[in-house]
Order: sequence, then structure tokens, then C-alpha cells
Amino acid sequence: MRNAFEILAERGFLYQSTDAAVLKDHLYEQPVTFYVGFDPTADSLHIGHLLPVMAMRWLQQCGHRPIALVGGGTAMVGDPSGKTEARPVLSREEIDRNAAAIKAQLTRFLDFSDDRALLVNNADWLAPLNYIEFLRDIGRHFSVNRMLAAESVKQRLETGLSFLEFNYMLLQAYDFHVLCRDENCTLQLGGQDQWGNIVAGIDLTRRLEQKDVYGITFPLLLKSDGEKFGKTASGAVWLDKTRTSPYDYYQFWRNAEDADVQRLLGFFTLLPMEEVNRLAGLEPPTLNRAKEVLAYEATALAHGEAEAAKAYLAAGTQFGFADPDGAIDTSSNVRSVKPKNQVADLPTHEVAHNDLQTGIWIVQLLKESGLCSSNGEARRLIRGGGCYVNEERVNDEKRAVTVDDLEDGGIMLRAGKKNIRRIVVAR
RNA sequence: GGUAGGGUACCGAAGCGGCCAAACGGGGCAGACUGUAAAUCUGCUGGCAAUUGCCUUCAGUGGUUCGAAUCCACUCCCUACCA
Repeated sequence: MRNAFEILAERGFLYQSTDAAVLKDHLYEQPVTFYVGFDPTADSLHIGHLLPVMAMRWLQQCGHRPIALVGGGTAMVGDPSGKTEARPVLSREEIDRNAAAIKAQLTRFLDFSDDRALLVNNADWLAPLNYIEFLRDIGRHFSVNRMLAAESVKQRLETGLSFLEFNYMLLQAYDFHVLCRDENCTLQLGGQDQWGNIVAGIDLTRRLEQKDVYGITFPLLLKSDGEKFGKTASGAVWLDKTRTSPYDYYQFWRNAEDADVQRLLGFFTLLPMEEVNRLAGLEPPTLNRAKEVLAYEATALAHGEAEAAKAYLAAGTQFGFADPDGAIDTSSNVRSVKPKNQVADLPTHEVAHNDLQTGIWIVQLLKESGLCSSNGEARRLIRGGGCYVNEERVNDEKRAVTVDDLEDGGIMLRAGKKNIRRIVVAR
């Protein structure tokens, strides 16, 4: 079996790590238990969480055991770092509910059977902590001088940070120690901003357990132009299909920029790197095939092959297929999904037959179908020439959509180039 | 606790009694161009109604005024220096 460390390195997951040679050996010698922290602030993961999840998947596939740690304890005190708007303080019930939902999503990526992966909540050990004991047993091991030297703290020092925020490092370090003690966890992974906390955890664990433990950070995922990744007009891209439909999820990946394709294939698909490099090296127009593969594979991981195929066909019917003849070789199953002559399986919006009979005001329909968030926005869209009914531009803000617009049992409503709803009559 | 400076729309940042739904930049959306890409150019960017209108918004509360984001009082929060 190939070494997990090599796989992560080759796919671009490694930003920093503790001594690479030692860590590599460590991952060679035995199955290793490792952990990644997640904030239970919502009942769904989004694309921003996906990089660690994929890394966990690779590690698990190499025989190692993942622990997903939900930061219930830290969520109970709120987030100090967002000084403009503090993260809401969550109750234990909310956290438990969110944790359960997150676990359900992780199940698509990780195998939780027979304790091959764990989900833990740090509230279990953080909440009962006694301040005096914590100071005595844990606080004594931390040097404020060293903490101040940490890059993350240095930056915050410019704008100021509260004592609570300053303490996050101790709490996270404590997490690592607990997991090492109770689950023999010897590796922590996290975003590149977590480096200081991870190192703190390593130091603490070494002192308290006399054990060597390790850390890895991931690169910060940005678009090639330096913009934040994973945000769209309508906010975050969620893994929950009721928040982000599989079609929209597919489209998010399909709309990747040229310059990002290689990295994204490495991170978010399971294709071998030779193939990733080959696909990413395709000449510009056919490079779109690589984006289709990316979108298909990523959607298949999150929602299953059937949903991925549906999204692929729907999007392709709408915008065209990059490689209809299958000339480009790929190991992805997308190659066996053949375009059929059928009504594209687009996100739909139902309307009552009566309403359609009398006619539905286009502005209202745009809003109700979720394409626009207000009537004003819908009007602006129409004024800007971005609204289409059945591929015909709408110029009249007063237009009504009626039964006469039905084609093949539905009405195509489009906002801009890429946002489509198929309006159907509710039965 | 003291002193000084701040809190403006998604973000940054002007405005400092009426012409302010609030300059400018970024972001976002749309149009053109394209490859469902990038870059570029153009328009839009609080809500409701819609040919001149109404409503909500400039940390919060209360006041002065015909009229406040702009003045006053108190409260909350942030930043810096001092203790």
C-alpha cells in the first residue's frame, strides 16, 4: 500500500507538517489515529470543509483511523475572533443536532462502521473542566512568551484579541492531549491558520503523555485570483442537497476556472494523479472535459453517482457537452453516461394550475422560484436583460407567465446565463 | 479607572443640519465578448409600489429642530496611550 503521506503530498494537501521524514515513517509503521476539528455551527458542511474531509478519506483508505471532532465545547462559549459579529452561542441540544447531521454527511466520505472512524464532541471533556485544575494541570505548561511569538497571535495583537480568544489555543491543545490519551490519537490535521494551535497541542501532549505526536496543515484554498473559494452569489455551497441542489453543486464545480482545474481534481476527486495531470493539461476548449469530470466526480462523492449523472445530463443539455463523442480518455464513470434525448433534469419549481391559468406575474415567479431574492432584484434582472422564458428574453416587467408558455409540460425560466428553473404544474 | 479617537450599506471608506437610500473602491449580479473559463468594456447593486410615492437603514435609547447619519445627553461596544 502506498504511504498516506506521499498521497497527500502528491495531491497538494500538505502545506506544513511536522518533520516530514519522521511523520512518513510513523504513517508507515502502523495504523494511526488522527483527528480534524469541525465547528458545529450549522447542520450541514459546506465546500469549505471538504478539503479536510477528502484528506481524512485518503488517510482512512490507507488504513488509518479518522476522528472528526466537533467543537461543541468551544461553540458553547462563542467565537471571539470575529469581533464584528460574534459566532452565536449554541446550546448543547443544537450542537448535538448539528453534530448528528454532520456525521450523516461524513458517512458518505468516511466509513464509520465498527469504529473505523469516530465522531467526538469536545464538550464532553471541556464542559466539566474546573478552572483551577485546568490552570494547575494545563496552564502551567504554556509560556505566554511563546504564545505571543506565534504568527496567528501576532497578527491578532495588531487589532487586539480577548483573553477568551487567547485561550483557544489552550483548549485546542487540550483536545489533542485528551484524544491522544483516550484514543491513542497521534496526528492532527487542520487549516493553515491552525498551525499554532496544532503545535501547541503537540507540545502539551508530549509533556503530559511523553509521546511524540504530529501535525499537518492544509493550504488555504483560494481561487487562482486570490478570491475566497466556495462562495457563490447565494452564499456557501452546501453538501446538504436541500440547501444546495445536486445540480447547483455540480454547476459550482463545472464553473471552476481554468487555472484551478488541476488543484481541484487533486483535492476533490479520487482519480489517480497521472490522470489528473493529463486532464488538466488538455488544450483550452477541451479542458472543459476536465471540468465535467471534476464536477461529476465531486457530485458523485457528495450525492452519489445517480445524482451526478442527472446533473451532468441536465447541465450538458443546457450548455452543451465538452466531449460528446467520448474522445478523451478518463477513468471517471462520467464516460458511460450518455446524453439522451430527454427533458433536462433541472431544478424545478411547482406552481398551481389555477395560478398559471390566470397568469403569474414574471417578477413574482422569479422571486418565488428562488431565482431572485426580492421583487426589486427581479425587476433589475429584467431591466438588465437577464431574464428568459423558454430561451426568449423578457423585456416587459409586467409580463405574465401563463399556460400558453408551457412547452413539453414545463416552462424554462432563466436568470442570467446559468441559473435555471423548470416551472412545472403541481399535481 | 483616566485621556484621546472611533462605531456608516456585504466589506473597506467618505459624509459632519436639508440637494442622503447616503460619494468612492472592492465584492456581487446582469449585458457584450467567449470555451458554462480568464481578462476587458457597460449597466445595476435597501424594501414595497411604480412615470414624480411610501417605508426601513448610518451602534442603542431619549432629546433639540420645520427638518438629523450629521447637534445634545445617557448607554453599549471597539482602538490607542496611561493606571
